[in-house]
Amino acid sequence: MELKNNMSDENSFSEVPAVEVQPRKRMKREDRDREIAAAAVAFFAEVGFDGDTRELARRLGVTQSLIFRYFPNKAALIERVYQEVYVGRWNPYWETIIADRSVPVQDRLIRLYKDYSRISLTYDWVRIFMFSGLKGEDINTRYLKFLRSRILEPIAIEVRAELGLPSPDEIPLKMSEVELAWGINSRIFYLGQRQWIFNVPLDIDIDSIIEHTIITYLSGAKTVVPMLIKQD
Amino acid sequence: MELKNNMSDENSFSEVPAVEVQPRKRMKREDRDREIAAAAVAFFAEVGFDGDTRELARRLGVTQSLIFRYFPNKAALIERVYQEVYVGRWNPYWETIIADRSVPVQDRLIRLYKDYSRISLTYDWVRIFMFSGLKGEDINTRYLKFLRSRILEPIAIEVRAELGLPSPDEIPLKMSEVELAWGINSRIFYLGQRQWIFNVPLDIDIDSIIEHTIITYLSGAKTVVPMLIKQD
DNA sequence: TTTATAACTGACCATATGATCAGTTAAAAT
DNA sequence: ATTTTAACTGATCATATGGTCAGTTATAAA
Repeated sequence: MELKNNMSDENSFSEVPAVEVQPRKRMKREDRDREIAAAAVAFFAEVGFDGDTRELARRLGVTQSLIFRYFPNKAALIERVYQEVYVGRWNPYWETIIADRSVPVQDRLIRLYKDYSRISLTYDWVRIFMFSGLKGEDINTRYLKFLRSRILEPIAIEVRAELGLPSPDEIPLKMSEVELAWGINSRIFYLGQRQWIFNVPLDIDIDSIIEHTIITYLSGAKTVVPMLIKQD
Repeated sequence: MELKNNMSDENSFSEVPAVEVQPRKRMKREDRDREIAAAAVAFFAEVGFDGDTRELARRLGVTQSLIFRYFPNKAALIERVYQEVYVGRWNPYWETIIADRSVPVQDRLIRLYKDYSRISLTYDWVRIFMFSGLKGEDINTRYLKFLRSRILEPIAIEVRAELGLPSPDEIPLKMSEVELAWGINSRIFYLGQRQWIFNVPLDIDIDSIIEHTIITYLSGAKTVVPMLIKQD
């Protein structure tokens, strides 16, 4: 998975799309390409990948056939959407936050997840992640494997250190320690689903929930991890 | 939301559907009705609600037009699917487990969620829940409100008692205490998504994860809840 | 101002899909 | 064995949708 760090949180709350402010009729290939991709992200996030290309074109203020002059077929357009959202929005800085032992683990984790949630708790991100998963695309599997190796396993390692337990060199990481770290992500992700899919508003602000989640995780880890590494 | 307690875990792992074992050509209305409903659950869980009725009919070994003699339109069939899966599979016993103070809270919660997961971590349940949510149906919102009042708030109350803190009569439940309990459900639900949507296998068995989740939750609650109820 | 380039459109095709209904026939009632 | 009931089928309709292509025209180069 390639890493880029552009594309902030634009169009994360798209309703009815902006139809070209400038009355420029024709755009440079590259600009139009980006415009279609961005509109596709917002559109498919809203209605799913069965959304029809005519409607997408209408939102762009353009004919349907134009879309097929920029993308050979719908599948290619969808592939592009995945690139924009998951590859394009991954921030490698997250990986470095975790390992910075000059800062207490709790602070590191809170900072990491507050920042991560700014990306992964957007309307587009959450919904497209589910649509693609349900469709059986492998982007999700790949993303989660990547997440596991870049975020979750590092977290489990730092927790070992924090608790003064043997390093992974001495006792290899247990599956169950990583599973424990999944708990953080599952919690965060669920917030996104509640907001953007199930329409159940969050009662308190996300940053507070993240803080509680991290405290709960570390507090639990303190109890559970020593037990886990003694088992075979 | 009405409560029934029938329908165990049949068809929770449906692959290619069983096409009528008995060569009985015509069925009683009631039987055929149930058969179509069950097939619809399995079918829509697999392909989503855009799945076409001809394919569903084929899996039933029946013509497409027959389906429309049992359901006035596709929307009605989908509504039936929701009934089967969410209303039909709710077990009121879960609500009584929580309140039984003759058993330690930790044991109660573990027992509750082990049983709950037998229903809500099935292929059908998880996938249909997401498909309907993404479609914007209100069944999810309603279900989660129900869950909140019947499971999560009761849990928050029992935790208060366990920690020897003031009862909700004295200090009303904080949103954040309930949010903490959401953490359990989000964790469990995510397991289902990993298995049935994202195709990321669970590294350890579900019952162990549930135990760790509950221990982590209670351990965290011990730290966090006293802080929470002091805030306004 | 004219020419060349390429961004864009409109009409069209093939297929898929929800829904309808007149008619067929298995099975129960007589 | 005959009649009656209702479960079931097959053909058909209207519309929606991905995709194509010959032709139009805005825009920049000359």
